Amino acid sequence: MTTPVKAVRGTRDLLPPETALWSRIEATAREVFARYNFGEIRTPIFEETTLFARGVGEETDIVSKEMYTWEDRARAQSEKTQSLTLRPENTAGVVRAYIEHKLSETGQLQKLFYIGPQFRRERPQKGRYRQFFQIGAEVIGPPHAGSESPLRDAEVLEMLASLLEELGIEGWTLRLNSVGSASDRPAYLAKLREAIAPVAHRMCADCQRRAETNPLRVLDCKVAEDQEIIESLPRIADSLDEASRAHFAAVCAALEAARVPYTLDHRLVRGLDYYTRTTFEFTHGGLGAQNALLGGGRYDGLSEAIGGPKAPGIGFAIGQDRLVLTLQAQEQEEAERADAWVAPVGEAQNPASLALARELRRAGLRVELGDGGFRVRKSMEVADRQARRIILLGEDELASGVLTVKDFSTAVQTKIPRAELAAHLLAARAEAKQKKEKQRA
RNA sequence: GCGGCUAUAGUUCAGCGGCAGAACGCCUGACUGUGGCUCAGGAUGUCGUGGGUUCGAUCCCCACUAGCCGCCCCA
Repeated sequence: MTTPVKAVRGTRDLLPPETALWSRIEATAREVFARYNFGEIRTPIFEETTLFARGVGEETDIVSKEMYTWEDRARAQSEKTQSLTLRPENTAGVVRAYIEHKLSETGQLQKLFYIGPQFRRERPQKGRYRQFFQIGAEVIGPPHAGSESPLRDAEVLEMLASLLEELGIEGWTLRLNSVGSASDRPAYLAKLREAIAPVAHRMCADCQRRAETNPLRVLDCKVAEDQEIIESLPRIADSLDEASRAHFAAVCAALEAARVPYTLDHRLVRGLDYYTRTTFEFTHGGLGAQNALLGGGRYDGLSEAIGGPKAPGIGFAIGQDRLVLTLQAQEQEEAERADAWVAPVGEAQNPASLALARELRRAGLRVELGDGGFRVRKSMEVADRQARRIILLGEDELASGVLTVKDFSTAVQTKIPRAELAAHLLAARAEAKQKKEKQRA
């Protein structure tokens, strides 16, 4: 006996009715992005390994231990093998495309969004998968197009607040910080190392390790005993140079003018090397250890790091899997029922029933088709689970052209002439939709 | 990569060193063109995989795999 093949660890199948929620999220995101004048970009799901090594950072966890990387086979003896990697995030790919297609030559700000799978080889747990889905966007361009403006940062954050609101996500928190520019960050790191050194021995084992490898991460520690020490460490905000400080203040001022609530989190440190100045996360309780719904920031040096022109930018990535989890926890998504269930009464009515179903479907209705082999009782039972109403098509109906329609919510049975049926069902659907929206508001 | 918990029917789960169980769902009938309620019947399954202990293992032990939770990190 052969053992059945299963989806690999950390990947999963998405099935109806859950997929309806995924589609709704994507549709809402597209609508919102369109209002802010973003266009869609689709980049390959694998790239040369060096793109991520140079872009995301050799020393980050993502690159050093979480990438799916392989040596691509050489087809001819003269050809060299190439190291390729499934994308662990999408910003590096977008910036690569920006450079490759010389978008900087347009002189315009590029506003691009993407929706797609990403891959990281981590231990799966709630809200974390090895293939996961991100919805993200980037604003990038030459400095003279205004790409460095703090207004871009604030606009992106304001857009995210609107998107979450439109999706119906309740209780999110925007955490905001500035991690400094390429010029003032090294100074802060030195100061931080100096401050940690004498107290490191009183901190947890992880922090002692981080003090060496990545001192910024010490700020992220959640061990209770360490909190007092961490609070006493120097803050990034005090090490920012005049330009960075003014930039951050301008972002905050614009958010306040737009009434987007935020909290400053001077300990918000993100794990990708390319971030400069503004960094942010939208978090949500109820997601367990993975409380970040989305994260992002400014990356003024990324383009140059991977061989492109100076092209400052800001972007974010939304964890679509986590959005789904949050919305599912908020509301039990009701499985969508078909508008009508066409029930042939007797197998002789099967062909005519297909014709009727086609008629209704072409009118835009969601229709399920039964089988004349079912007894009417069985058709009723099945239809009640799958559709809002049943349409009986037997000898009588076929002869008279007047169909029997039974609505399951009211148990009322009516006779409707075939010519009026589609219009009648469409009207009923519009009414139901209106009622539902009213209830929501 | 590290630690903890878990794995039995389609689903949620109980169980016990000696016949494999419940609820819900599913199928059939009572009811030949009328569902939801009811009643009567029925089918569920290599008890995650492999090994060990034992007269005998779904149960005890070991390994593996997968899931969940936490750590690390991140979306």
